[in-house]
Amino acid sequence: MTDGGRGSYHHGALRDALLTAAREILEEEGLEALSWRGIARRANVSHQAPYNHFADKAELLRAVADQGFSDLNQAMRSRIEAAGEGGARLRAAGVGYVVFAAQNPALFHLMFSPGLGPHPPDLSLETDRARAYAALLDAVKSYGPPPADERAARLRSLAAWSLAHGLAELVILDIARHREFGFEDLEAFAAAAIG
Amino acid sequence: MTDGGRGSYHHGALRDALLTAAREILEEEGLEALSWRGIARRANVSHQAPYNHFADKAELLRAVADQGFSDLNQAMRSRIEAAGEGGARLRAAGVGYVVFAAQNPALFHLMFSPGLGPHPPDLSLETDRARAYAALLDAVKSYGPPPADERAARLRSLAAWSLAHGLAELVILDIARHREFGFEDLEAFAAAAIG
DNA sequence: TGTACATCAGTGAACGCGCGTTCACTGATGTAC
DNA sequence: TGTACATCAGTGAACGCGCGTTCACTGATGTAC
Repeated sequence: MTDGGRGSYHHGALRDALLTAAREILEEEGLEALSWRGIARRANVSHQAPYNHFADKAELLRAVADQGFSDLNQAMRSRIEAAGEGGARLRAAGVGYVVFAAQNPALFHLMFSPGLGPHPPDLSLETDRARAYAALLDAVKSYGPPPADERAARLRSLAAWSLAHGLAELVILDIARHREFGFEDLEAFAAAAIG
Repeated sequence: MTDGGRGSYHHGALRDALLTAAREILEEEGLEALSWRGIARRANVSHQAPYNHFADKAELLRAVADQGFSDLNQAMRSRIEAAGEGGARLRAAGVGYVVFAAQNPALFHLMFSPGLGPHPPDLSLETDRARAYAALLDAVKSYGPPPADERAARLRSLAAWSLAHGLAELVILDIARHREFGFEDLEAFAAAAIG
């Protein structure tokens, strides 16, 4: 590890810098504008340099998506912990999901792009996804009457995920506008819609 | 209007042929592969010809999305009519939404692409969207206890839309797999998850 | 403590490709007289 | 019924662009002796 690369030939932390650059581009210009060359350009590096860290574009994008799932998971977990018991936990998980999506719309779309990884999904990507899903699932467990059987429990979790995911999409697309529903902020709106 | 264009210099129905070609490409190769030149190629026409019918790529894609919303609306309406009363109508609307998405995944993604039209959305596009939304809304009205007020009613509709939309996305992405839940077909699965 | 050398992490030029769009043009069609 | 002519709906060549990737190369770093 070097001094961090200030002026040195070797960057020292190019991998992280590339991921950061990618997320900046996503935030500022959207998913369509996210190109290999553009990422390298923003990281102040030749467009060949990233090949020392990623085999190809798909691998780079997968790493960005991974980071996104990790962040989404964290956003939900922290909200769930801050919530009380029962239904509040489930609502907190859903609100965390929706707020994360609203704050990172292009990243969210990248995370759920078809064909990012191989289908059925690559295991490492699946793992991060699974963690985020597990956060929702945990919250569902502590809510409502005990389900009749295993399948009913899984269906209820899926419905909860679907509701959060759909609301997230509709918010990102500016179809669901919280002000039009008389809500000052997105959080209260999401909580009301989910509740 | 000509004979339909068989061999003639003038195609006669190029606009429709382009929309059809676009939907074929969406179905076979996905949204990413949908290009102006590719559409013209598939319609057996020079890549300049479409300019007689569409000002630019965005306008063409908007027309394809329009058609999609019209079809989605129709798919939901016919299912709602075939359903009985009360909750069955709402479930039918949701199932129609999810099945349409599963059968037209790339078209569905195009329809809900950010930046397809201007944001806030173009009015003609909004109209078709609004019609599809209205189908869901009608079904929601006939279900459950009467809402406390106007806002509660709108929130309930939004929740229904979110649930259907989210499930549609998770099905398209192959995250929600009906066989893994022990369902033979997608319809019963969607009905169970929504119900 | 020096030095030889393998490895790591960059550079810069070049590749072929498909894209959306523009231009100048032409054959087919419909209409006014 | 013919004909002149505007308009419509195509063709084909060319534009500049950014893309992902490959190639040959080089400066910096770490390590064995």
